[in-house]
Amino acid sequence: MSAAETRTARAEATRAVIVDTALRMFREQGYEATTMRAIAREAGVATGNAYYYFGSKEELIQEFYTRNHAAHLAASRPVLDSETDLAARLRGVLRALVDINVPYHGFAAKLYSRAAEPSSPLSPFSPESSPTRDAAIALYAEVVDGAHLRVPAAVRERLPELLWLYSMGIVLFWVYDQSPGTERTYRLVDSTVPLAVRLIRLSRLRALGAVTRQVIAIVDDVRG
Amino acid sequence: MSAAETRTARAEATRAVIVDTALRMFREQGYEATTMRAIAREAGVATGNAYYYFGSKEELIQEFYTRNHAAHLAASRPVLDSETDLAARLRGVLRALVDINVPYHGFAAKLYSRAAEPSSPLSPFSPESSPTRDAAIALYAEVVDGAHLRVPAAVRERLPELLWLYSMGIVLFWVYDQSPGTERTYRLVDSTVPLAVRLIRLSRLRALGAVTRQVIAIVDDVRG
DNA sequence: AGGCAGACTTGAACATGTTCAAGAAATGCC
DNA sequence: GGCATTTCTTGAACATGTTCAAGTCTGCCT
Repeated sequence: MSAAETRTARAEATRAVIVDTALRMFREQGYEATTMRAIAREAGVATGNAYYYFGSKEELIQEFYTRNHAAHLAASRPVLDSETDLAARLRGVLRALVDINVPYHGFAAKLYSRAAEPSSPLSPFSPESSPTRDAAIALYAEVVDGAHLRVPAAVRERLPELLWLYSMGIVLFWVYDQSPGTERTYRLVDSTVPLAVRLIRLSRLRALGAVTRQVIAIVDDVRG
Repeated sequence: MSAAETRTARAEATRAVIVDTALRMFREQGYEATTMRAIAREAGVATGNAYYYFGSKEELIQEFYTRNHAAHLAASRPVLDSETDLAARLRGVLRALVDINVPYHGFAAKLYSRAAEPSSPLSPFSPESSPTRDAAIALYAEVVDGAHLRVPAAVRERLPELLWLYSMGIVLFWVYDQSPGTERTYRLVDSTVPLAVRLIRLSRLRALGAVTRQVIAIVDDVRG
């Protein structure tokens, strides 16, 4: 129904205005300094109305994650479409991840620290984050699939998830990185990617079969 | 002055009562469910009085860390005094770390997630945490020093800090570990310690000198 | 048209972390 | 002992996240 659609569209617009306002204010003034009252006021709605669309202030962050991942995906496209070397692909995707986050450094830190709580829906391991997480892992699957790489199937299978975990480590470092332009994080990416790729390639060696199997066993145990 | 001491002692006692009450209530009911008003009431002081001793609710957590480290130190003593094998020492100290934390699993998660925020004084990298951090690193220095281990000086120097970082990773995993008795974390310790020690020992090999130097360069860059 | 159901909106009310001006208690000094 | 200073102690007041009962609007049905 066009009428129903109009109606829904209106509400959808209100929702969008609230998100836009909130994320802009978070970026400009920080997470804590931005009150729900201020968000509602600037968005032109009543305080309580924001709670009709978002169960809590934290839920607004989930929205940030979603947009963030979309931006990461877009920023990764060029390198994924042009490079075939694993190191180059991985490096490009990780640098893209930092790139799109840089404008949010400082306030992103607060957001991500909220995500550190295991019981929080914002946790990257929570069921609520499952779609975003799966999408992110799929991105690293593409990193691997588009590269020329000869490794045991057991390794290849687990690689996307491992690389995603690796990217989480980079983000964790980035959160703490106070260097100008977070250049240290960029250097960390540049210096660890070759090591990681070398390590992955080593899994081909017969002599290291025992170690490889051991590592895989640990990974599987950890995944539960 | 006995009078002055009495006075100070009284205040010190009040402070202690507040901490004890707070930590007990945190353990019994969780961090969020425990209000400052409730803590003050049970401790027998006015709400505002708690703020005379602790600038914020979070500051009470710092106290938890301090006690926690003391407990870790005590729990590590036996293995440090009896074992000389690096793997055994490291394993013992890491298991001790999990041991003493286990009773607090669930509420410790909230505490540690607060610590994830870089600007927070609770962050393990913050100036405020410096004493606790240094003490913890000193513990891992003892782990290394008491073991028979032949590795390059450059590696040995950086080992305590690296092992501390490793222990932080274990704690991070533990926080997310929902297995009964957090047995998965114990398994992670048992399975990764031999790998870590093997890796450390590999640094002796001439053939890996280039890699070792590269890793050390990264570590130094990261430390800033 | 009248009115009904559901989707949306509102602003006051509530709980909790935190601050603060005022007061009480203890200490030091004569 | 009496006064000035410092060290606590108090409870009300404030800001903010969140809830909720009540109201408004929209589209649909008869």
